[in-house]
Amino acid sequence: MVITMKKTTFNQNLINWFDQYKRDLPWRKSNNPYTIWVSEIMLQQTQVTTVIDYFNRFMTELPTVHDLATCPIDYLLKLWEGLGYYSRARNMHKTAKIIVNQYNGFFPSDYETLLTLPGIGPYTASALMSIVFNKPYAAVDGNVYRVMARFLAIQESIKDPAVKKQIKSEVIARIPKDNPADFTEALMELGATICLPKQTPLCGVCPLQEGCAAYHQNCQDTLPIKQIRKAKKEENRTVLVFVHRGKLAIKKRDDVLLHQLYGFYLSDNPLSLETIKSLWKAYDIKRLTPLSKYTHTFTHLNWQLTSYLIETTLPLNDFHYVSLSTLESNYSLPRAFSKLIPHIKKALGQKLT
DNA sequence: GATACGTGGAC
DNA sequence: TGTCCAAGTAT
Repeated sequence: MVITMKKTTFNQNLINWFDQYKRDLPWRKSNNPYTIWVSEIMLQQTQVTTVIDYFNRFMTELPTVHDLATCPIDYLLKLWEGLGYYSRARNMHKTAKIIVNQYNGFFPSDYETLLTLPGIGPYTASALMSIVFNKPYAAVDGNVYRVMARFLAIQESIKDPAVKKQIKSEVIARIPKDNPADFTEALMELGATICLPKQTPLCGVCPLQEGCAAYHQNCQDTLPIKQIRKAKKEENRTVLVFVHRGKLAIKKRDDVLLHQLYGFYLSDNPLSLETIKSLWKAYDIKRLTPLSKYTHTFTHLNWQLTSYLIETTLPLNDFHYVSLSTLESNYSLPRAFSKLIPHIKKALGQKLT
């Protein structure tokens, strides 16, 4: 038996469900391009629950594209601290400047121009076209790949370019001309709240159940098909927190990874205690305290970190010395380093300025 | 077309 | 605890 659901039934059921059950999210109070753009960038590869507080703070501090374009990059990265994928923030800064300087502060309303902006790819350009400008563009994100792979019972990997193309065209074929905006949000909302990844999807309350091929074949738990991930690269490194007159030595990172964020001294290879003592002998090490061994996991690699606190008589040349409170309030410190702060407080106690 | 790019939630 | 996952983009 072949299961079919009319395309008009698909989008009517979907949008009716969305009208009734959509979550009350802060960016849904507005439909201006800046608000939607900020939310879309923050939501890339990031869960809604994580984004909400960042989004609210961001919109309070930088309410317009002009505020973003003119804010210092360090301040922007501080607002982004802990969200990850920091190139998103750096690209937003570039795009805000382009919009203010080249487009009179107005977002372009055509897909091709949106695509030229830093940090805006096919998904985000389509999301803006449909959600903001109500045009029939298919914003295909991870949710949509999963929903459509199940609805159509696609047994090939969703990483396959041919499958991606198929899903996109199946979505386009279902966009209602009168309401692309709600359709786009509804399809993603269904993936986020009903057609769940990993856990068994909530087929009993799904508005698309009667037309869902995976449901009728009872293969919803095995779809979508994904390929196995490669093992992460392992890196052993040493973190040294240099202290001088109660202040901590930090440096703005030049590396691509965690670029332009601040960090403590980080070696490329593990350092022995003997090596440490000899390399920084000239600064007169008064005290060397083991802080902790810890792991920091990125998407593509693992850092196995060994950390020490080093109090010196003389300050290191290449570093910027700040108090812990200044560090926490004014500098963007990624989690790989901020995990150490409780250990630093414990080791230094009253010596902190 | 693979790979790099962060982090925290959930099971 | 380890593993997968989350509204992707750039190169």
